[in-house]
Formats: sequence, C-alpha cells, structure tokens
Amino acid sequence: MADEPNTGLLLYIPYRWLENRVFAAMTEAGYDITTAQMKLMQRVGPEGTRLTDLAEQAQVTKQTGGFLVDQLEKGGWVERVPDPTDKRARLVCLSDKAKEAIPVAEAAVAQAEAEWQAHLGKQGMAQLRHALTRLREITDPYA
Amino acid sequence: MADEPNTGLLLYIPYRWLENRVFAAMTEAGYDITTAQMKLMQRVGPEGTRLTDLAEQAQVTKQTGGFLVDQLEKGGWVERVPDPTDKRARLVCLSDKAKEAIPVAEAAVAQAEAEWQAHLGKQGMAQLRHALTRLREITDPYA
DNA sequence: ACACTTAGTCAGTGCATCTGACCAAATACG
DNA sequence: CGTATTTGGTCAGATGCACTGACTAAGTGT
Repeated sequence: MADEPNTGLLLYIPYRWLENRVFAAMTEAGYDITTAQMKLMQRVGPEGTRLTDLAEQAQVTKQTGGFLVDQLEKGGWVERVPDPTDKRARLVCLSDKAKEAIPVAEAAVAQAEAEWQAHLGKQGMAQLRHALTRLREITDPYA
Repeated sequence: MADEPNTGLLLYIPYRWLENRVFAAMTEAGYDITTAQMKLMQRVGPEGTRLTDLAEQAQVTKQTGGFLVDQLEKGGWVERVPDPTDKRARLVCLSDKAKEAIPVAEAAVAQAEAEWQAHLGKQGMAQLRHALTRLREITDPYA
C-alpha cells in the first residue's frame, strides 16, 4: 500500500514515540496516568476549564471528556468546582498533585525534543516546528 | 500545562486530521473500514505478510493484530492463505476489493498533502518531509 | 412566559488494545 | 537422533477509550 511512506505515517511515528516516552517517564516516577488522560489534562487552564471546552479542544465528545475527567478525578489529578458564573457548569481544576507532576512530564518532553534537535540540527528542528505550526493553521480547528 | 505547544501535539494535530480525511473519503466511497484496520492493511506486502510481522510493524501485539485481521477478513479485505514454507504460519493477502480501494485512499492522502503543500510552499513541504524522515531514523524501530 | 440553546449526565455499545496461558511446527544443539 | 528452545498463532479475559442517543437543568432571547 505504500512504497514512499505518506506524510501521515511520518507524523505518526515520532508522535507515538514521544507519547510512549512521556508515558514511561510518568509511570517510572510513580504517576499512574494514561495518555488519553494526559491529553485532556494538558488543556486545563490555570483558572480551570469547563468540561465542554476541554472535550472540544481535545476533539472528543463531551461524554468521552466526562469519562476521562471522572478517571482523572478518581486519580486525584483534578477537581470539579462549581462555576460561579454559571450554575449549570463546573470548572475542571488541576490538583496540587497534577501541578507537581507537570514538571516531570515537561522534562520528559524536553529531553526527547533535545534528542531530536541533536539529530536534526538546531536549524532543522526549528524548521520542523515552524512547518508544523503553520500546518496547524489549516488542520486545527482550535489554532 | 502548555503555553508553547510541545512538538508531540504539533505532530498529532495534522496526523489526526489526515487520518480523519482518509477515513471520511473511504466511508463516502462506500468502503466500510476503520483506521486501525487501515493501519494494519497498509503493511500487507504484495506477496502477503505474516501476522507476526504485520503486528510488529504496526506496533501492536500479535493478539491485537490477529483481532484486526479477523475483522479485515470478515469485511472481505484480506484472506489468510497457508504459508508454503512454514506450516505453522499463514500469509495475510489483500483481496481484490482491497486492491480496488487502495487508489481511493491514496487519492485522499494525495489531495490532503497537496493542500498542505499549497499552504507551506513546495520547499516548506519538502523540508517537513525531510525532517520527519530523518526523525524516523531515531524513532522507528523499523526504519 | 415560552422556545431555544448550552452544560453536563446516564445508559448502552463497539472497537482496539493489553496480559497471560496455551498449542503446534520449526530449528538448534549435544 | 532426540530433546530443548524459539517462533507463529490462537483462546480467554479484561480494560480503556470512543461513540450515539436520550435526558435534566440552567441560562438566553424574543
């Protein structure tokens, strides 16, 4: 089906690799969290974020988002607090545990990116990020 | 958790977008197949491929691979034929239906990539592919 | 006030993935 | 040659994540 690998596959390979790296780092540091949970949690803002917004940004249905927030809540990563401005809504906020864990994840990402930069060269890495950022303009409904 | 989006997210966004595009094109053309099935099927070689190899290349366990091949077989995409050189093994081969469908998927990919090229410029696209190909060297156990 | 939209939940389903246990054929080695 | 190990694949069971559909409750607009 493919002699020249399509760009999708080329994107997927390093993505998956990075995801596994971060997941492994978190596990090793004793944090029990899944990639889907991380993906959602990444989107939680400093003042808290509504479930609907979270789900939309992570490109899942609000049901799926709700399910993930349930897991995150059980794991002590987030809390749901009432939104003072809207009685229907609740804000998902990061717990202290989550705030502690963030540097661990960030360090794993940083290390992986450093390895990539070492391989591609500083300029190559910058070009890659630039191209991807531009691509985001036409592929991310949330850009 | 992120002010500057990490490279993983940047990779994921266009990947997911492309996957959705291709999936939608297949669905519209009347082909009923899932992305996971496509991912596996992509790896089937012209002479057929062993389940174990498929699973390994797609980075799933052989159990998962077997499950996906079951689905593909039910959908009439592939057949399992005995491997003449090894009585334990069976080769997964593409059916005529699959061979027909490939151009549809390829056209969808080509169109999406053309849109990307229009946005990034010919040179930008070439640089992107080049960087990703180089990255594959250190992130793909199958490079 | 009444209709409509928005925030979120509940119930049910299916797909993709994993681990662990297992069998049978092929290969390696003493 | 015969046993031990590796390799190809399946079965059984469980979990995670995603979906659709139907619903409640609160806010919004005319």
